[in-house]
Amino acid sequence: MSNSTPATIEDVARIAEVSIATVSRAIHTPEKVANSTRLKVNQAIAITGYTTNAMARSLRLGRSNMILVVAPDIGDPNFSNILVGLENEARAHGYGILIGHTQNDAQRGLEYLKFLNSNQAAGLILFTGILPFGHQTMTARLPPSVGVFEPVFNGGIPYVGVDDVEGARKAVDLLLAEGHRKIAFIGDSRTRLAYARRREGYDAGLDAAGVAPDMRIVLEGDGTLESGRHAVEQLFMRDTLPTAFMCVNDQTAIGVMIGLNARGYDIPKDFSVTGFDDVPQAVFMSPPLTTIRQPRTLIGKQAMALLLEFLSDGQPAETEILLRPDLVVRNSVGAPSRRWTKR
Amino acid sequence: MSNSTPATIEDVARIAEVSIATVSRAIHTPEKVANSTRLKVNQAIAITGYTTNAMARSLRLGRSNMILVVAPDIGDPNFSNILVGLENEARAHGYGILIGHTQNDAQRGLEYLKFLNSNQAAGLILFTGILPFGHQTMTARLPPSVGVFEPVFNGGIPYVGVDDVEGARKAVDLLLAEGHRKIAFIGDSRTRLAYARRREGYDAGLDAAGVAPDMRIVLEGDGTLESGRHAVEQLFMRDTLPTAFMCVNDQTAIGVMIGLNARGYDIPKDFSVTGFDDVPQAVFMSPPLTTIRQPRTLIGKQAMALLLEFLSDGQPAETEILLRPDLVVRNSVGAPSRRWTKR
DNA sequence: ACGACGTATGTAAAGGTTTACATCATTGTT
DNA sequence: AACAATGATGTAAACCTTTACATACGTCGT
Repeated sequence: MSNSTPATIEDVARIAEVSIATVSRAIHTPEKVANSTRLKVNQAIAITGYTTNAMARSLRLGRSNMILVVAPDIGDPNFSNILVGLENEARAHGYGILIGHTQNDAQRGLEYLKFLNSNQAAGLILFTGILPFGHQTMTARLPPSVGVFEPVFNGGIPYVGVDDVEGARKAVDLLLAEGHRKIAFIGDSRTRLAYARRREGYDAGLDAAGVAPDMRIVLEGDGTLESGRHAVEQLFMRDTLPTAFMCVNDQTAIGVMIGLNARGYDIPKDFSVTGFDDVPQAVFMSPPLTTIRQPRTLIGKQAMALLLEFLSDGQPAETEILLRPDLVVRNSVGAPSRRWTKR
Repeated sequence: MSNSTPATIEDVARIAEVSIATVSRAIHTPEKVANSTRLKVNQAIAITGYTTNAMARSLRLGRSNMILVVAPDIGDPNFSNILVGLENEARAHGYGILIGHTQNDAQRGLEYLKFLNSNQAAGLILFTGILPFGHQTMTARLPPSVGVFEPVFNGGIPYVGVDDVEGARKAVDLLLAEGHRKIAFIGDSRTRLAYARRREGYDAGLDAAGVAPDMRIVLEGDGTLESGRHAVEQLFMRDTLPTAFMCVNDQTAIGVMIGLNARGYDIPKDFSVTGFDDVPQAVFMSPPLTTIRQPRTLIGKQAMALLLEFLSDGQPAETEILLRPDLVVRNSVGAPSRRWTKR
């Protein structure tokens, strides 16, 4: 029973007194085998503790039961929750997930490409807007893939994410409703396409409210905490102060809050701040950050479901799945301070 | 070149005008093949874009190049940083990592056991103190395994983590040095063995300072934010107030801070608080939490290194690797408040 | 009573690799 | 000059499955 070498299909066949073909059928297409033999086979399986050797199976079938998940940074707080959704869905369908992080290094990406080429992964989930495999990517050979968060640049790859422009719109609308008119946007148009879309939402909201955009208060960052802090400094130095900071993501918003605190200002009395993502830290800020929530676990689940469909049908069922982002109101937004509006 | 089916070793052999055996040798044991032929083979590989089919290789070799990492919760903030260390080290040695989370559900654990039995993973990294495979675990058949954070209950499995008693000792010593004598311990003796060790450090520190332990202020929690909050309520209700709260982990400490804030107290003026782990949120608390840092990425790296050695040598090089935990002083600790010490 | 058909099972090939063993050529030793 | 030893390469088996095809048997219709 607890043999040194694991039982093979042949051991089962011998004990059940049938051929190995019958054993295989009893497992995968039970309706094709007589009840009596199926019973014998099942008993033999129980006795031997047989599990099919996934390697042999994948070799024969020409496809594995692994999905490769590639993200730029595993440590990203956004990442882990998505992963939960991905993993649950995969496991429920008998797939395992293989993870890799590129740290935006094409060399690294290339190493993961090997997993694909060597048939170890049947599908690919991408967290980056651009294919992480450098120039020599032979897109033709990529297995069924699904992007998460944002469209994948190289085209043809379906993706599931949140409706970024709608989310941004919700944030800007809240700010407008509170009476803000000078709303800074601390953005990042380079790193992620999703961020560009948030900018669209900002523009659209301002436009709909009839507020003229002021380019002096839309700043370019890189989505990091540090860039939020830096943006605050710039604004103070140039003396073009907004009454509210709409940030492209929570990291940036946290940076802004830290910068504002460092200068002795109170949020939301002196300035309002909004984020995007609802990272776990958002609720622990003081004041707790008002932001836009991404249904992360759900995104993961849907992305994996889409990929698995793709895998079995050979065709993606959808080319884009956009989930609804929710506004989560906490305490970082208030009415504009008189201090700045009176000019 | 960008053929529909990937190139096999046979394609390479044909182009290089050698046998497949020679190709295989040229790749894995280049010293056994003549320089001239090695060159031909390498050219052929370049032409075809050949990559070894990992399935076939694993099948033949009877072992895969995947390491299964099982954690109770992938979403745990502690987890992702460890993962970075694990992944880097694995990749550097040509291994991939396969992840699973059990959510403390034995049924789930069992599903991952299948990966092991079906030869898909050559080794196992465990984040839990108990084997997550329920009762029917045939320990005999487990592949080389390494625990992370704390010893694995079932014995025989080496582990790498932080010296928990030393870490706790650093926290309690800081508190004692500040003048605290009534130091509460909000613990958790059930979930993780590591937590029990932190308690040991607390006891030892008190003992070394000649402070008599007071069982009325050591409380049992479960390591969650909620349990920290609850502990505060209990202490206030029983009217057995400490001057400082030493918490078994940061989550608990955050709960304590929230509870104290809710009652209108100031940290560290009225009460001091310490945590353990240095989760990413710790620095964003107000005041920033004084805590004990775990070198997470390093732990991951070392754990994977240990496992890979184990894999190649057949024997674990060490049975336990304990890393040094660092005290990180921020602003949640001060001198004991007169308010409580004067009785 | 015989052929046609359906059902249950077995046989054997294929999937891509690694490696023990066999073969062959070349060099060195006596 | 004959032979041993060394080095390079080829042949073929093995790893474990899945499945197309072949076979055997029983049943049904006429």
